[in-house]
Amino acid sequence: MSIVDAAASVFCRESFAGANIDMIAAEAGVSRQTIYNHHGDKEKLFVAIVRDLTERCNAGIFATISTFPDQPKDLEADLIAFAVRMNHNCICNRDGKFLRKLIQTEGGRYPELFAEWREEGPGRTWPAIAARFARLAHAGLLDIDDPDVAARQFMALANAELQTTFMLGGTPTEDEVVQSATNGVRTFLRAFGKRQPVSRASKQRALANA
Amino acid sequence: MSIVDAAASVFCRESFAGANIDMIAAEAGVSRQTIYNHHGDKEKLFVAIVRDLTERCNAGIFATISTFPDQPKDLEADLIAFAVRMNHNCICNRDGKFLRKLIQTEGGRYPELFAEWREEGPGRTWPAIAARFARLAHAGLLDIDDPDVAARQFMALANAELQTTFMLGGTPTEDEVVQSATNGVRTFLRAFGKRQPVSRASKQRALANA
DNA sequence: ACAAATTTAGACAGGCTTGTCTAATTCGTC
DNA sequence: GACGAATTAGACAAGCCTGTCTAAATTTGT
Repeated sequence: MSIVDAAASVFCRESFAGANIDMIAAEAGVSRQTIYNHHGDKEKLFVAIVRDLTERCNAGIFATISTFPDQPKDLEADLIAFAVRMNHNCICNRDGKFLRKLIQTEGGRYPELFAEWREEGPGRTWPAIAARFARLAHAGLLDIDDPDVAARQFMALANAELQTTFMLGGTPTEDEVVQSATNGVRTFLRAFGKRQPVSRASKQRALANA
Repeated sequence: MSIVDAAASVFCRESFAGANIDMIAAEAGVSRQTIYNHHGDKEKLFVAIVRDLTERCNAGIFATISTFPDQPKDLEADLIAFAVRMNHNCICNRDGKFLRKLIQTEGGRYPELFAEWREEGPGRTWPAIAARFARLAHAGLLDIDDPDVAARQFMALANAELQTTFMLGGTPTEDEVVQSATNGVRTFLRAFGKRQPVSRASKQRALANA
């Protein structure tokens, strides 16, 4: 394991103050001195790790956004699959878990570093997701007023049932991810799905049933 | 400030490993020895704080749940107000912020302690909220299949726009809380609101417009 | 006002961590 | 095989923190 990977792992497990260089060296399989040679000191190492994780996570998020179903065959199934991909590639994978933990744990201690993350990360990914939903709405497949709001609500719904697990730093099972995404997307479509344009025939039926 | 309050504040700001007893003593306005007299050692102090926060947060959550609009006059407005109260009294207040931070930061180090929290906290509060939504559904005001899912989605939607702020440990402004709750509840009601029982007259109008 | 209990400041040993240094070893490359 | 660069183990000083101890000061109850 590389120094950066080992450091990410140890900083996440022990927090910045609780981590020590010897643990990282042992986990990376190098000597303590090598770490000082490469990264200067503990704080510089920490910053390097956050930058590295931010970059890799962003790459993963954009890659996954590019698989958004712009021409869905089955809107519900395609959005569920997209939500599950987001989970796997961006939230539950190693980098995602580590970056989230570091932000939560050390966010207060490095305001400018994490402000940078906020701009490069959420500041660029949310609009990208919103743009995809806006496109679906424009194509007449969804009924959305504010695509930014819809994007945030989509992700919130898709992960609604995983919150407690995330809080404790756990990883949900595949089943839990799919379940949460399915329930979330169904609710999302109940709210934003286009009512099927009502045919004359179905209107006749509705009247007859009244 | 009491020892427990000061300790909660310092442990949250510095993490368990980064906190030291002198900081806590200074912030509490007592001598270091007094802390050792009362709480034994650093770890016992930490456990005492988590127990204390868990208890107080649970009390706050149940108190707020008891203000759930069982007989709403204006369903949308009443649910928005409820969501805002949840935010104020349980999530954004001092205890809520502190407990959340400690769970996220130290959850991995005290599995049994936080398992206890999970049972007493989410394990009891989610069903309580779900029961309220089930009651609204039973009264014919909402169209809900699974009240447990609906309860989690309700809270997820109400806080959908505050996630990034929470991640970094920040506190959203009053406006942001109301905005997120409003958007969240509107979406929730688009998904689960009862379509108004269609009167004969409005059916006539619908047919005429076709 | 007095006695008991609590709190305080400060010193202290022991342990751990950071970051540096050195001398020996290994590695990559020619 | 030989040479320069990188890596290693280990020792090391300096600093910090925990948890204990003591003797003085303060508070409390009566």
